[in-house]
Amino acid sequence: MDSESGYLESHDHSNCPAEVALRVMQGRWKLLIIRELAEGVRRFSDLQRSLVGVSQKVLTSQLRELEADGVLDRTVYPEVPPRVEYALTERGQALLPVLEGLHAWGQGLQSPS
Amino acid sequence: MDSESGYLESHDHSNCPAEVALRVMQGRWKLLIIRELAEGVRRFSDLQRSLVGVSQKVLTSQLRELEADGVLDRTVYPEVPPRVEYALTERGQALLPVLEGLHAWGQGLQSPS
DNA sequence: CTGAATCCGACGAGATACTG
DNA sequence: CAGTATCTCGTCGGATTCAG
Repeated sequence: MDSESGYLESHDHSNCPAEVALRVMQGRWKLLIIRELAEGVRRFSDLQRSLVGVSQKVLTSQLRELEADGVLDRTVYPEVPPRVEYALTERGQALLPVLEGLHAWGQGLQSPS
Repeated sequence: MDSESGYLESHDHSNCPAEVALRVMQGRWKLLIIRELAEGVRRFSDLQRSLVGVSQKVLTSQLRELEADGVLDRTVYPEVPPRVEYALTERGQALLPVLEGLHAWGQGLQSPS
């Protein structure tokens, strides 16, 4: 298996894992969602309060997409009133170091004169 | 707790460096452009041949955006016929390890079952 | 409280034609 | 060869309304 320099090796256009990974995080609020969940479990209303300006529809859809991508877990407690909790999965936690890398690189973008 | 992890610390919604970094790479062809340039200098026509399906307009605009973001350099040789070469900048090279991280994480997405 | 359904505007990207 | 100029279309995010 040649899995050393994976990025440069796989010359498959539409399905490069790096592109897939990018798509997972693309979305106006996904990074913020992940950052919130990195600090612990959150309820839907918690997220909506933290992510100032997000609408329910968009928050819901981005949460569903992240769930489908295995980044977070959605737990429904059948109570009244309903309670739903979101938490990062193992895979979601594995994403955090990658985001640190992005963050570090992004900082270098602003500095120069 | 820890003040070393930059990503979790900066609670600025619209300007998180990680978001900025993501935006730089977002675009249907940008990752592929970077991958091509990672292997060496390329001319416009080289890129268009490698990135099967891209139109001139889109390729041009994505190249211009990457240039504006300091990822690549554009060198025009005033000849006839015209010749333009694109190459990664230092900053662009610094992006490669980050993409490796994305690539590695992205591979974990497909494996299940 | 959580979320579905609908309508809308903005933007990215493709197709095509034209130019120095 | 390496672009620019239009046009179109699909998708995404936002606002609002309704529902379990």
